[in-house]
Amino acid sequence: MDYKDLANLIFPNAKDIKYYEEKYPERNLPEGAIVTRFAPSPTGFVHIGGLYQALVAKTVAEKTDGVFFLRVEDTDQKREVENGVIGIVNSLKDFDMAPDEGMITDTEEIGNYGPYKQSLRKDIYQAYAKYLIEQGKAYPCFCTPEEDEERKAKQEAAKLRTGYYGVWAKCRKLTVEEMAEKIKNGESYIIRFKSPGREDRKIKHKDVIKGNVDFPENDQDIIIIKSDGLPTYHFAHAVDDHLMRTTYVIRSDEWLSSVPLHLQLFHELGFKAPKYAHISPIMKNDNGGKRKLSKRKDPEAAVSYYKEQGIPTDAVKEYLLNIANSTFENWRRANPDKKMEEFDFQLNKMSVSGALFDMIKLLDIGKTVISKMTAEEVYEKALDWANEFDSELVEMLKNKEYALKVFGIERGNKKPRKDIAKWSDVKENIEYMYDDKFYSKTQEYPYQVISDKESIEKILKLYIEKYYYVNDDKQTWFDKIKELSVEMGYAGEVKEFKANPGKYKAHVGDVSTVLRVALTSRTNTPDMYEIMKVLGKETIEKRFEKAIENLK
RNA sequence: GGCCCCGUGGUCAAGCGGUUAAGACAUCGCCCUUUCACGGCGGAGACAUGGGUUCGAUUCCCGUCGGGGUCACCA
Repeated sequence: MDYKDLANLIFPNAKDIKYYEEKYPERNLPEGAIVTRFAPSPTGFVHIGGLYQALVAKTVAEKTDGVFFLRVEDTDQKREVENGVIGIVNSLKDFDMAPDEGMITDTEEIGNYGPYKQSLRKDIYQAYAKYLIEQGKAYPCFCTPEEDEERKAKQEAAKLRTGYYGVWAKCRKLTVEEMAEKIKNGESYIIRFKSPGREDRKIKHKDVIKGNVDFPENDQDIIIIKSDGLPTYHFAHAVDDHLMRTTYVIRSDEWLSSVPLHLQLFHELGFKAPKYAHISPIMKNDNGGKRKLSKRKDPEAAVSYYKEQGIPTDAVKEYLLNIANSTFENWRRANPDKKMEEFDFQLNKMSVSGALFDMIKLLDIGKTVISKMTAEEVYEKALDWANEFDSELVEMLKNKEYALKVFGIERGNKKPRKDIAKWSDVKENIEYMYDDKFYSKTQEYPYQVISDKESIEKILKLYIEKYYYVNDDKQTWFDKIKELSVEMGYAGEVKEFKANPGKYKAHVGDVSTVLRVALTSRTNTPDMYEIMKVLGKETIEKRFEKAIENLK
C-alpha cells in the first residue's frame, strides 16, 4: 500500500490533472495583460467593499486588455442565501460592471474557463486533492469535530498556537495502511494538506499594494476538502486561480495573513503563484473608533442602498476610484469631461490603510456628476429611478416636454446648476414647478424683509399689470424689477441700499424675494427668470392671485 | 494573547532626509450688479508619542501608545 493506492481508494474516479491542465490552457493575451476576478460568495447582499474590489479589478483588467471574470464561491451551502448569485450579477450590471467572463445570470455563464461556480467544480478539486495525496502532500484526517475542539482547548489552556500542526497533527502520523484501514471501516474523514512549512522560518512576500510583508511560514495542515466533498476557500483559490489563469488576485486585505499558506499551496501543487493585491477595507467611524462597514449596522454597506437612494452609479464609482487612487481627484479636476475609464489607475498607489467612508463627499460627487448631464439624461435617469422607487415622481414626469424644460433650468451653461445629488432629491427639488403639487402643498408664504400685506399685494399687482412681459430678455426683465422697486420707494440697487443705510426700507433683492415667495412659496430657488419662462404668464398670474388671496 | 499591517488638519490624502507640509470634501469670511445651488478669493485647521541615527528628521531605526486584520469542516 502506497500513497497512490491511498489516493485511488479515496478518489477512485478522479481524473488525472493533466486533463484539466490541457482543458484550461495558458491564455493567449498580450504582454502585461492582467487576468483578475471578483469572487464573492452568495451569502447576502453585495457589500460596497465588494463593489470596490470589483471596480479595482475591472479597471486594471481593462487598462491592460486583460480579463475580468466573476467566480461564485459557493462552497459553504449552509451560508448560502436565496437569490445570492443573481443579486451579485445584477449588482454588477447596475453599476455597468458586467464581467468579461463568468456568471451572467444565476445559472448561465460565458467564457472557456468554467464552470465559474465552485459548487460545480467538485470533480476538479478532487482531482487535485488526489494528486496531492499521491505525492504524499495531503492526507485523510479522521479527527472528529469534538476532538478538534478538545485540541484547541488544550492549546489555549497551554497558551500555545491553536491549529493542526506539529505534534498536534495526529492523523499526519498515521501510516498509509492505518489510513486505508479506517477508510475501509467507514470512518468519516476530511482531507488535509501536509504543510512542509516551519513556523520558525520567515517568508518574504511582496504585495502589490501592501509592499513587503514578512511572515512566519505556514505550518498548519489545513483542511482542503471538507466532509461534504467540497473544498475550503484556500484550496479552491489555488486550484481555480491557477486553472482560470488568474495573474493578479485582487481581494480584501483580511486575506493577507493567509498568503503564506496560499503561496505554499501553489508551490506544492506545482502552480505558478499569481501576484497578490490586498485592498484595505472601507471603514466607518463608530464612536471614535474605526470599524469595517457592517452589513448589519450600516445601511450604506449594501450596494442596493445607493440604488434606492438614487445616488448616480457614476458618482459611486468615481467616489470609490477616488478612495482607490487619490490622484483621481486632481485628474478629474483637470479633465472634467473625460470618462473615468480614461484615468490612469495605478494598483500600487492604493492606500495601505482603510479609508473612512464619507457620504458627504460622495454626495458632492453626485452633484457634480448630475450637473454635467443634459436635461435629457437627467430626465431619463430620474425616470428610471422613479419607475422603481417613486410612483408620484413618475406621474410628475409624464409630460416629458415640460419636464425637460424644468430640468433645463440653469443647465448646459458654464456654471451648471449643482443642487441635485441623488435622484431621490429630484421630487422635492422640482415640486413647485407643478401646479397640482404647488397648490396642494403650499401652506404658507415665508416672506422675508418685505412682509406687510399692503406692500406685498402692491408689488404683485404692479408687477403683473405693469412690468411683466413674456418676451423680455433677462436684462430687461431684471431692469423692470428694479424699476418696480424704485416706484415702490425701495432701492433699485443693493449697493445703493448698503451705501445709504436708513434711507431705504428695502432693495431690489427684497422685492425679488416677494416675487419668488409668491411664485414658488420658497425663499431659495434657481434663477427666477428661467422659472418664470417655464411656468408661463398664465401660471404666474394665477399664483400671484393665490398669494394675494392668502394675504387676507 | 501570538502573528501581520497601519498612524500627516474633522474626512480622503500628496510628500520618500532640508518644503512657507500640496490638493479635495467639510467648516468660516468676503466677492459674484435678486435668493439658493455653483464659481472666485481668503481664513482657521495636521506630521500620535518617547528615544536614537544625522549638520538636519514628517520622511530612516527602536520602544510606547492608538487603530485595523488574522488565528474555523466561513469565505
